[in-house]
Amino acid sequence: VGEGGQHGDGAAGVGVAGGANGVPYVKVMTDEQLETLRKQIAIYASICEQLVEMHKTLTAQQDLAGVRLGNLYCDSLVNSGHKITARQRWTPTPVQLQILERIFNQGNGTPSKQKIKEITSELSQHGQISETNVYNWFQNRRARSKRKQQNSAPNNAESEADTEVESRSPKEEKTNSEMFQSQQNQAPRAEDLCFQSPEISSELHFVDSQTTKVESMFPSDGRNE
Amino acid sequence: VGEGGQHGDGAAGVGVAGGANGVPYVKVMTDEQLETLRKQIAIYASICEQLVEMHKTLTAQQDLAGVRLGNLYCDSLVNSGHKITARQRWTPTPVQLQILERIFNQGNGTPSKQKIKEITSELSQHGQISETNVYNWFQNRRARSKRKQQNSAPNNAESEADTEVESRSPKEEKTNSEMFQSQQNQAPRAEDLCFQSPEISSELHFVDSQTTKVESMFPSDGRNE
DNA sequence: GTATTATGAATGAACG
DNA sequence: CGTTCATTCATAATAC
Repeated sequence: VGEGGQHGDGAAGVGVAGGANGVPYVKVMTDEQLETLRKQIAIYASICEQLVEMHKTLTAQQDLAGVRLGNLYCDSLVNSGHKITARQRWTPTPVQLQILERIFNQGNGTPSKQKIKEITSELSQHGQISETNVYNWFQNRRARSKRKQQNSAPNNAESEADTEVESRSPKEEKTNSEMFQSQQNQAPRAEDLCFQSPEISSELHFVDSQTTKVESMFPSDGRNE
Repeated sequence: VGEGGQHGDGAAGVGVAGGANGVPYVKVMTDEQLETLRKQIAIYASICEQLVEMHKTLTAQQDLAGVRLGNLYCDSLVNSGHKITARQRWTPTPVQLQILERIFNQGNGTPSKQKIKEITSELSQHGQISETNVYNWFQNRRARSKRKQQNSAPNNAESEADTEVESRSPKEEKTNSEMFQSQQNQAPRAEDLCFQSPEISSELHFVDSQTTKVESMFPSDGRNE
């Protein structure tokens, strides 16, 4: 568990996730298993999406009798599905962040795997973490620094406060804006499923009540109010 | 379909899934969350089934003038059904991914140049792809698996939570995720869901059975060969 | 509550 | 083949 997966839970701190709320939920799957499940769902979402699209195409051409897809409303049974997909990605604690920054500034040449292990061990003393987290952190950190350099160097590196303003990638001419990349729904996301069919409405209603209260059973809210 | 309600295990089914081996896996969700996930999958299966039925009904009514649902743009809409933001990086469609996974698990992982060509040809039916893409994919896939193996095999003893006391052989990373995926490629194959094959229902049923007894496919013992 | 930003994670491609 | 880079995606954090 860990590497290939993500947000390596490390099996530690079982109850820490929701502990603040007094809801230390237990773990019934490994992160890998969870991810796999998630992927399965994504595949089904994709399939459903395709089916829906084709149906719409069909119904658009001729108002076929019997089945009408016209009144599709995006209530979406999986509207709250994102809760299911809720993956608590690792968030470094301030202490961990400081240590990471320090190491990064030290000999940030190549965080070899051995180094990663050491760092992970050290950071484990300050909170939940896994080697994958450390590895990713360094990768991201490096990439970000590099990007900043490229962003300010080629054009004008002066008063231009290019915090994250996309100017121009020196190698690609069609590179889009990076700030535009924020949310671009293109992947088969379950949330995008929008359709309604009388035949399946019963099924949907069945879960509707279930999914509606999913939120309440996921104490993943960071802030308590 | 659309059931998945027989999850009587409740919170008690925490570690029992792994059998009497002694809780070989960690837990990342509560039983309620797991149940909800199961239901989500069941719903998707149900929806797919319903849609397929509807589609068959439609196609049965008339031969459909312009829309031929044989095998054409089933996957295209997922991938290209979006922006002109032509991505320079190849992104496998779900269909392609499934095929690749299947081939990878088949054992044909041997990167034969000839094999690559064949695979590329097959995948070309489901979207733009090149031999390089296939080659890279297999390389990455292999490296990734190996990395996972390296990470999970040597050190399985975690600090606080249940430790890895499974009798699993550390030689192969045939963990749950792997076996999971091998099962995956049997079920949600978008390519098969092109609304002409009655087998789809059975395919979906597969999931149903799976979801109702998720615990049986989670045991880490699985099949490591 | 919604929109935006920051950043952890995933992955195709490239480097050695 | 193994490792690293670059890009993209998803989500926690945050601003509005």
